[in-house]
Amino acid sequence: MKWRSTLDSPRKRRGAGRITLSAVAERAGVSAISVSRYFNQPASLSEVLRERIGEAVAALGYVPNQVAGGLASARGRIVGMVVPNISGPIFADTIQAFSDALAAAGYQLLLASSYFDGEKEESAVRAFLGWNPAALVLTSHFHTPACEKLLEGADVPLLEVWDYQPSRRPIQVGFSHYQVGVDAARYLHGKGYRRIAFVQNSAPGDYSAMDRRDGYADTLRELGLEPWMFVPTASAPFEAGKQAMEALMARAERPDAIVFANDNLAAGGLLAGQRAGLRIPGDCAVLGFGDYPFAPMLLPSLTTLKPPAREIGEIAAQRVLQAIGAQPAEGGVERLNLLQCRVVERESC
Amino acid sequence: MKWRSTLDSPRKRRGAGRITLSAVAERAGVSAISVSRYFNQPASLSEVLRERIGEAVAALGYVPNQVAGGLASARGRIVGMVVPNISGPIFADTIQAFSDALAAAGYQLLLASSYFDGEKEESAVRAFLGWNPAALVLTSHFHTPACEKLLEGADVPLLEVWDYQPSRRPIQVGFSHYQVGVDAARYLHGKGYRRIAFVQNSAPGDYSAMDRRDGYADTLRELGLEPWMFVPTASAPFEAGKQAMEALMARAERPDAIVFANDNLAAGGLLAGQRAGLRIPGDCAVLGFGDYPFAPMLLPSLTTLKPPAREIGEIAAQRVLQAIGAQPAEGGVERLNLLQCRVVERESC
DNA sequence: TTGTAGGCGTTATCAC
DNA sequence: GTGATAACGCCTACAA
Repeated sequence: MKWRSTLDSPRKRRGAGRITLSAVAERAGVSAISVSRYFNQPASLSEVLRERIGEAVAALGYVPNQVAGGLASARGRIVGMVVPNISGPIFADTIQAFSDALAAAGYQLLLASSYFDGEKEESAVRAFLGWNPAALVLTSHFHTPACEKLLEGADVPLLEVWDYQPSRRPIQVGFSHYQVGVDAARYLHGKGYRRIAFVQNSAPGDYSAMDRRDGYADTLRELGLEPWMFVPTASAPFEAGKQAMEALMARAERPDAIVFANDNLAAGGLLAGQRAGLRIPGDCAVLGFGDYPFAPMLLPSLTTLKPPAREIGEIAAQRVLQAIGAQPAEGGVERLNLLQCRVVERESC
Repeated sequence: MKWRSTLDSPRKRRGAGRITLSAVAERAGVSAISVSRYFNQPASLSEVLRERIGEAVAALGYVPNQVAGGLASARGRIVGMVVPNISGPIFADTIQAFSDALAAAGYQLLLASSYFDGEKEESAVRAFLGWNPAALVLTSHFHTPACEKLLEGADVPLLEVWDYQPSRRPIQVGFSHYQVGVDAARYLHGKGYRRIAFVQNSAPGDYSAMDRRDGYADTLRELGLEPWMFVPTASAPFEAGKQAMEALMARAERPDAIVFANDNLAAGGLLAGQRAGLRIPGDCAVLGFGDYPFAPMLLPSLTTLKPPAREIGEIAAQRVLQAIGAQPAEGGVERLNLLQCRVVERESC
């Protein structure tokens, strides 16, 4: 039995005992700063040194300490992102694309969810700021006053994505939900439908869905038609969709097309229609929003408006990298990035 | 016009000019270490100091610098996690639950995706290690040799989730895919089905799906039945599922039940069956795996085996917190955590 | 192209 | 209970 605890390597309480820059430098017979340059500006080193250092790094299995580096340089290679949720179908593609683009540039993603709760967002932002992030990305423009103050004082590049409020200061990457409502109404009108209903989201706090509704309503009036709103009471979206479809089709005057605030509602509606023996789109057309993964698998498959989720993530990453100078940006960083949703035509319309 | 750039606050190039611990200390009339204790061991401070410091913190809007703290204490409040992908339906719930539990304990999640690629995983692990993470979580047990070496040398608590290899060193949180295959076969057999086919995943590298297949095959033989495998060639899972259903039902001897390697395949199969006018489950029952969000929305709704995704995330977070001492663990940290999938009965079986 | 000196903001250690 | 001092590991600034 070895007396590890007392004899060999007293194991300093601090500094985890990991291999340091100096250890590599010593082994390579160079100064510490040269090893630093090996990682940060390899071009400024002679071939000879680069090779010697490379060997030492490999032999020792050295991994640069980003924490120490971040402290010394006052800028870390971390980007924080707050989304309402990770597991839903909405933001997942954006997170994925964003994360991949960052990783490719050597930056890491710090992720947190807010569940549409300002307090949660604020505490995530506070936690992120402690890590000296290179940039912060938020998914709404509504923040608590304390959060706004934090962000203002932080001097960190800030993006707001999945939303588009050109009047706000931060870089915007998103689309207009109002325009989505307009597009939905025009699309159905163009297809010949005239009694077009809109089923709202029963979940509270979904302000974006209300923007879509407003776009729908205004456009219908413009077209000389009467907007027709239905607000389900069921809280589960799938149930709410069923409820809406049943209620609307039970009326004397039925709609000939229904816009649902999102695909979950639409799926519920579709299924209720199916079970009731309705022909869709013959008796009533159905249009969703989101292009959730199940949309093509429904019967009939769901026509829906697809938000540019992946694109948002990609462009956001680009803007972040430009804002921190990790990527060139001729003419400065584009502050307003308005993207478009597009109709994915399937069978339900 | 003010001469900001030249006169006031020359703005040091380093140290981002943020409010520091000492600034708070000065304002509160105490030493820096007391402010540090205010955040880390508030119990060791007198009521008076705590109040004074609290005021100063609020007034200055001070946010502790985790980077500096991490360097000084050699342990950061960050946990790294590598998943094959973020946007798929599989890991999202795990990430969500894991992230939430960590955040509640004051830890942050650093996330990266590997796309089932060992090299990508390795580079993510290397990047994470640079941040001195409190723990690392990986979603498979297959790592590159270099990655294994990194992990070994790192002295960081390591978990492997969504997989269960009791013989391996790291903490395991997952379930047995083989057992899933067994359960699927037994479930269908118990329902009276006797000609049970299994449709494999056409995507390469999905070793877990092969484990499920083996469990199915062994169990069928045990029951005195002949295993019956089908391997689609189409690469898109939805198409592959269609292809499998069409091919199997075109045979003289049809299966009376089909196990699909996952819900995407099953959805494709279901839809192909529908369009062909098949009664499901009358003519052929369908069983999936994954309980993807669309499973209840299909027609007929899909009976499937639901993996404990959320539970994996929760337990993983618990084990992480226990391993780093942020949460008590009587009798040490449970190294083996074997969870169960369960059948979600719907209409397709 | 390479090296030296000093500090980034915090916490561990030890003394009072 | 409170404070002074010395790291933590690296990078900026400047010099050679």
